[in-house]
Amino acid sequence: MTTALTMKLEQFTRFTDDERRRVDRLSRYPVEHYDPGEVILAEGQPVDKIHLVIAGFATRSKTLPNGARQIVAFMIPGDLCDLEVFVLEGMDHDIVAATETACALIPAADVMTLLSELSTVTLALWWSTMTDSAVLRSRIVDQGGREAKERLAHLFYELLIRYRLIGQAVDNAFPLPLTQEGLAAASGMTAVHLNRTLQQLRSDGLIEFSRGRVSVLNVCGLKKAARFESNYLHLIRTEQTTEVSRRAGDLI
Amino acid sequence: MTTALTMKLEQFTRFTDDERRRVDRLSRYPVEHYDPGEVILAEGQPVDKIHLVIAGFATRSKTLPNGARQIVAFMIPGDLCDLEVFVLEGMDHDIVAATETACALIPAADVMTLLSELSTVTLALWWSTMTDSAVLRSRIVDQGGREAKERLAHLFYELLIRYRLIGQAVDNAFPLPLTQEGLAAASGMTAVHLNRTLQQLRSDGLIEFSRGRVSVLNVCGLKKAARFESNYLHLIRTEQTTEVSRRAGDLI
DNA sequence: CGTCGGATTGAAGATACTCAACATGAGTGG
DNA sequence: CCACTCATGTTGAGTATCTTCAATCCGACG
Repeated sequence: MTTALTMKLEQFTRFTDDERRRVDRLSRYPVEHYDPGEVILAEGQPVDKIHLVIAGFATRSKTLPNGARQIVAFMIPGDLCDLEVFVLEGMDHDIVAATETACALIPAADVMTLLSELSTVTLALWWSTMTDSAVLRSRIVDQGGREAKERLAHLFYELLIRYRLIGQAVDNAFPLPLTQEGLAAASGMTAVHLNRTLQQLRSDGLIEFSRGRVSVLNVCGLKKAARFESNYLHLIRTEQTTEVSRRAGDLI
Repeated sequence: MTTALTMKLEQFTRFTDDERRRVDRLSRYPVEHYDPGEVILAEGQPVDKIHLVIAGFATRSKTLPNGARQIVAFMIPGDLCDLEVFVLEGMDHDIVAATETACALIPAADVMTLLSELSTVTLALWWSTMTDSAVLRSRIVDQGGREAKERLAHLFYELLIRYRLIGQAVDNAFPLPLTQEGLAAASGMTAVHLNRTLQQLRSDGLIEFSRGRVSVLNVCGLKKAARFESNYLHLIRTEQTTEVSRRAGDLI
């Protein structure tokens, strides 16, 4: 079966059978399981094995001197936690499991080998890091220039797209296993204010959010509320537009 | 003479003479000059030549549907504008010259050749993109979890370090050729509020800012006001710690 | 001297935060 | 099966931060 990582990377390029097999194989390395709240990688920790999320949901977060935590990004299946290991000394932030999470642990050397042998994969991984950066930029724009409701809507909409692209958004619903406190840490507001903002989105009939799952009730309305522009996700590549847009549906 | 790009990359690795020569040569490609306010690269624009900032100051910015602009990052000499060209179809944001700016235009193919021939350079460039991502994450933390004064102080402090590392921060002063409106767009607040925040930093005796230049009057105080933690810049590498820390001084 | 962009100030109002109380609901142990 | 606990979610009231709008000031420059 096709792994989430392969599905993600094939948005950028079409692999040969051999390439696909080798990328898929990355998900079959020894798997480590983490409980909710467990730290997968701690700030400052040097890493020798690459962590590939197989199942579950994790967050990249930084802890401020005053103890407050800010979630910087979400990690879902198919995401690599620590590609930076090749060049940086250690993590500059934490990666924490939000729900039961499984990671394949790939020796850095093996990734290195793969990269040096298959330049298509190298490019695809590069594409992946570049789009990650684009998502980060987009989040800066969100937090700098948009107000709470818009910001939250944007966050939901982006996750909806990401889940669809790995084939895991059935009926416009997807996992988001965070408490309201966690969501607040991700969207840069207090839990109280998040709660109120959430209620607005609910009463607008845009979403449902309970027990770690989001249901988007009005896709088009949510997109509008988010003032969403999809170009930053770099989803449309000429050759396989059809395949991607089929999965993304009417979202982008 | 050593170019800014080389100085920057040598924070990560020590080049051989040959490598240094080849990296330095990148700055000698045909140079394009841009006036203040001129768009170097527009959103949506496909790119075939890599833009390397030789002199001046430019901004990465996104324009929101409502017309508001949000500055996402600063580009100073030694920075590459559009490495993404290798993998992405086009820019997802604008790059705009803030002051007179000169960019060397390097054919993508030439960079490609360099990368394939000198793996040290590949790694160094990878390090550069990874630290750029780290800076983006840090900005998200800033805007999500810190208030105006802290945020602004952080921004100044980070620029001070970056300028020191390319040897262009004399007397703790450096160029920041933006109007208060521009600074506001960068720090995610209104011009009015930026003005007031700036006045606080001034009256605290931490900085001066006028006519596009920042002078840091109290480095230590600024660092404290910013609650600055340097690890995200990934400056300390074992082998040449001395050289980097000499340039960074007591900052990190 | 007049003009113009940028900087500064004031005042009113919106957005978001703090603190504190209370509600709910899923366990857990009696 | 109920009472208790604990984490999470919800609500209210008061406050702080930040925005908006509009007026004024300043300095560079023709």
